[in-house]
Amino acid sequence: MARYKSGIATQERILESTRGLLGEVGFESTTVKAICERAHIRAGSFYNLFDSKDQVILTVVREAIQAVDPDPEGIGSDTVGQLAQTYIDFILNERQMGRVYLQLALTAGLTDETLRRRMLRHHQHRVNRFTDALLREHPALTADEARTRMQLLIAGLNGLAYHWVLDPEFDIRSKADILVRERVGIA
Amino acid sequence: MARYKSGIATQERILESTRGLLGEVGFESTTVKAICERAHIRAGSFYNLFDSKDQVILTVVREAIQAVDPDPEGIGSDTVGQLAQTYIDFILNERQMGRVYLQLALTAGLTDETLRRRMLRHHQHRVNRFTDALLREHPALTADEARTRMQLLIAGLNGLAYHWVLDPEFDIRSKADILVRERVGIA
DNA sequence: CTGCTTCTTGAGTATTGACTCAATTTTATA
DNA sequence: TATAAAATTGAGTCAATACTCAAGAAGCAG
Repeated sequence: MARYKSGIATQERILESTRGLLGEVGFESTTVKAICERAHIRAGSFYNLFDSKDQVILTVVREAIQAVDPDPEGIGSDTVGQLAQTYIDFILNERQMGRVYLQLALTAGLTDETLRRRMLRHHQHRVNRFTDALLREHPALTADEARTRMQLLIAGLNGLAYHWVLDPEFDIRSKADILVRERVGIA
Repeated sequence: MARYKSGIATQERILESTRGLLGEVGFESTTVKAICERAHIRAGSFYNLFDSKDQVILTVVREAIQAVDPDPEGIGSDTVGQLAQTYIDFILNERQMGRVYLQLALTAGLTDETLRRRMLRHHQHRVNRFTDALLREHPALTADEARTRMQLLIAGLNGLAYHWVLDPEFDIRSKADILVRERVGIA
């Protein structure tokens, strides 16, 4: 769509605006007008580069999901601790995107069944990666036992992230470390 | 405001509509028009009974928070297991309200600082109740240790609820039991 | 520098949102 | 059953929404 330099730059400014707005004011208040004002462009430019508001939002949403699950094709040499660390880093460092990610299952999924399925697939894939990692560290575990443990770990991490969104003072990192140690056994 | 029987009935139908919509389609799509259609009334009746859309939504939101923390003045004779059970029952039996509750911290809190503070207070209160219950069961624990455990338990429960919203097949109850047993010690 | 593409703008449209109000009907009660 | 309060309606207002389009400005290859 964008071919000239300025077009590409504008596209990026629009995405950056959208990321910021979704994280700061939520889906409901992320309007085309707000996106354009933040990006210092008029609505016409927006629609020269994107087909619709939903398209931009979906682009950002995809980014958020990917950020939680980088290298989905990776052979998987990570440890459970590293996977958990990556998630907590994402939540702490990219707060806006973290909020978008957490909101997804609860809100976006309500009106858009496709998005709900995408989130569900992502979640199951995530459980699988954690489970594979745990089995690499503890080959003696049964697959079921490992899976249950990782479901509980991921639920715990999501719950901690949820808590942290409410209360930025909350020390999510040390709590996450406790969870990992419990679920993996002291490494 | 409402005095006659029919007014009270209408008020309840509006609240019921709002509860349903918030749970099924989320905050964004819960419009006055949708509420009125579902309640089989015109907008004028709505505004005869409520001052604004926000007022109804806030009413339902308060209900959702209260449902998770019934009897806030209670002397506190519950066990940790009972408190956890109450939450899981709420999530499973009142699915719509459960969704509203989970959405609150992530979405409503973004644009309304008052609501965010209310949720935060509620959350801290909840941690306190769980902690008190645990200390009653295990007086030997330090307050800090008990508190950390209960923060992790509540994070876990919220995470499980979050997972269940995505995937209704997920067996949240048995997983919650595991968490309680771990955090309390086998009762 | 020419000519074609892309970008940007500004002034729109159509729709939907929350909310209002005068007029009418319904309800409870004295 | 007369009456005042309350409930309901339907036809509105006004602002904000997503989105469009013709025309001019800017970018770039030959």
